[in-house]
Amino acid sequence: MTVADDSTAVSTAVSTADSTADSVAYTRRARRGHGRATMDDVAAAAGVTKITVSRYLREPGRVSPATAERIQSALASTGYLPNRQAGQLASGTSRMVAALIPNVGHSIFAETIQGLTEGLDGSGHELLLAVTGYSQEREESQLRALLGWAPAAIIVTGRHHSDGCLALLHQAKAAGTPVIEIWDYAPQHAASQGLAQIGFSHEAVGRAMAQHLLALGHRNLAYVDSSVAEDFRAHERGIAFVAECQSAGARVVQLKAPMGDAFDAGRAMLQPLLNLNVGAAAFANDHLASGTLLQAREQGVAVPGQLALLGFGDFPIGRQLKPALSTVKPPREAIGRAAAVAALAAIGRQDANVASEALAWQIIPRETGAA
Amino acid sequence: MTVADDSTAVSTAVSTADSTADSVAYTRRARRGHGRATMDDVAAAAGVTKITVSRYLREPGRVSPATAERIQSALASTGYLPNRQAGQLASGTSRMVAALIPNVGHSIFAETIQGLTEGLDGSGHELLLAVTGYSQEREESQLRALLGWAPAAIIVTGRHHSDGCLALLHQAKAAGTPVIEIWDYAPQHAASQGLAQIGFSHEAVGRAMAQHLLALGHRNLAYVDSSVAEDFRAHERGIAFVAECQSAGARVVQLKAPMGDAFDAGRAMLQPLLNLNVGAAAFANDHLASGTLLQAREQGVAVPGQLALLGFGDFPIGRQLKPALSTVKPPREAIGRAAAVAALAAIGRQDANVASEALAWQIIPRETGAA
DNA sequence: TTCAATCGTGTTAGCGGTAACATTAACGCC
DNA sequence: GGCGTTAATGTTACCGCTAACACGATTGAA
Repeated sequence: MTVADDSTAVSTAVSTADSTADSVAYTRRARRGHGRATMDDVAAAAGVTKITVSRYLREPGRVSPATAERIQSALASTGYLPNRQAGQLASGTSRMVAALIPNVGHSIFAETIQGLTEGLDGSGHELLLAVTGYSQEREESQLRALLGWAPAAIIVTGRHHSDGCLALLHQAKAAGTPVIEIWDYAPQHAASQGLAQIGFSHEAVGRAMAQHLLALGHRNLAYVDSSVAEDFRAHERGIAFVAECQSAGARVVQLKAPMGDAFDAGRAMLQPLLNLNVGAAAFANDHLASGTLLQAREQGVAVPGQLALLGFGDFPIGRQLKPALSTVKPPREAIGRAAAVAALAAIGRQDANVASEALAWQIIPRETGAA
Repeated sequence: MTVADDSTAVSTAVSTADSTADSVAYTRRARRGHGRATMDDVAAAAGVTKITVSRYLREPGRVSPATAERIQSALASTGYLPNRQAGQLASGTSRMVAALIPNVGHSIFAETIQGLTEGLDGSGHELLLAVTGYSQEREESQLRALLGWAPAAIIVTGRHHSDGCLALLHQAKAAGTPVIEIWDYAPQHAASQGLAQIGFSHEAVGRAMAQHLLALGHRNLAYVDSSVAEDFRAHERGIAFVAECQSAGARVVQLKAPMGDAFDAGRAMLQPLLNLNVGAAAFANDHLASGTLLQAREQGVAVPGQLALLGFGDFPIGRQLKPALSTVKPPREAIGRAAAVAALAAIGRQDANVASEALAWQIIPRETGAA
């Protein structure tokens, strides 16, 4: 079904003054540019030159009150909208923050984006968003494209990037653009390469998850990893989980969930876990854990009696299930907000250095963990 | 830890000739701009002028193979990244698509964003995202900010906007920028004002939801609306739902869920529904419906025997619950993808007309609807 | 052979702003 | 009254790129 939309053109008040006298002599070429009012139009309407308008817009206090008033009304009557490209080209600074996120369909990052937009709100900076689809290859090409906009700051997810991507990031940083890695915190780690990080240590979380289950008395443990190959953070939690279990002398296995819908993948993991005699399982995320929990209930497997579960992410659903899912609550939105704040603070400072920040997460023991 | 990146500055082959004689006379001012390689640097390295480089980048076929090769290697050796602001300022066209979305934390729109980014992928266009927080006021100010970037296309959510916002949208459209309203489809409706729409009719969905429940034999119906004041689409479905029930001679009430977590809000609605003797309830979204469903199970209320439920959104959780939630599946991601495709098709065409598209939704009868 | 068409590349003049410096008038101070 | 300051605004020269036009060298048809 196709409907042609009628064009209700709102003829936007042609700039009242001049625009005829000398433009007649203009022969060389056809007019370029869009039809919108420019700063020159505003200036003409206010009886000043454009630099004064430019000053008024950036630092209103720098022009005399009388001029300010005339510019003000000229702005209104012309419906002027500043051209950011021109301004940024001239000043060499952009008011755009580029963010590279693995996935937005997933609520975990959606809230981070929400935090980012809220943190940027009112700062005059816009968010330029690219979704990498958990692919380093795409990340690099997207980053390259975003850099063409000369963003004022760059926010990437995690500390694992392709070599080319890292080179670009360091180049940007060296050129004075703040670069922030979010959702991770491992400043000492080689992979971080000296970029600022705002997030938390997934290794610490993985260990804490193990400790939590161990403290509850479990001795037959498992980590159910995500099937997303480039979800490095989930893998890292798994590695730490396994290491911690082993160093505590407990039995531990690592499994990988199948691809596809996370709930279904979680459901599919129940049988393998039972077959392996696992008594307590930690998961890469709450959706996987919820799937296993739902399947367990339907098969009459006692949770946590026969199988204890610990998720990650604190997704809303976890609280609603019976028994309620024990999980880890990461600072989803706080990461976005903190990154925005840190980026804004660093923008404009001559050094592009941003301080790394470790944000707090917490284990939320609900009902599926108790031994 | 800071790793200084080796400045592979590829001392950009100082244009072999001159560049000394008169550049010495240059005294006037300090150098501006960032340190990055410009098109002139590439051109110098390739032994051509920058316009040839510009042509090569945009239409590689237009330069001779020999030149192409030299430019190619000059690009590589200089690490050139085009400056989009400059390019767009010069050409008057931007390669940025602006999207205004109510909320990204909510999976419903997150998938639309995913669709948008995927649809834009490879087109050379970037996504400029703003989140309105379901506020018309914010929408207008965000739109104003985004327009400063002279986006190549504008995508807004829904057909309800403030007057100022509508004026800006029409102004943009008149200036040749495609404008698309997504998640809605009511081209005849006054509020749409002749802008292209890509979505579906919420009125039709509301009616269909009522018909579905009526066909199952329910006569005591309710619509549980969202507490988000500016979720016009949920309200519209509710109005149509109520109207359809009334015209069928059934009893129907409209309720509004409390604010806060949607699951909890849904849980809180169970008692009011029971008190009102409602036999079948339709909800603004699946999270609300899931909340009611979970609460019903915990209180021993038979679903659908005593209370039938019909959600909206087809969120993953609905399939997992027992009984599985009947719902309406909207084209969440398809909307984003179709909007991207339509925008790209319209960009560059002289007329900014985009054809409206009605995308398919469907009722997914699962277990909570049966009478 | 000749002239138009085409190809490949260069020259010029901007796009719409801002930085740096210049200018003018009003002011303060000895 | 002369002179340095400051305030308010203007002038010039760009930012890095592309549109429009120019121009020489081929090419091809007449």
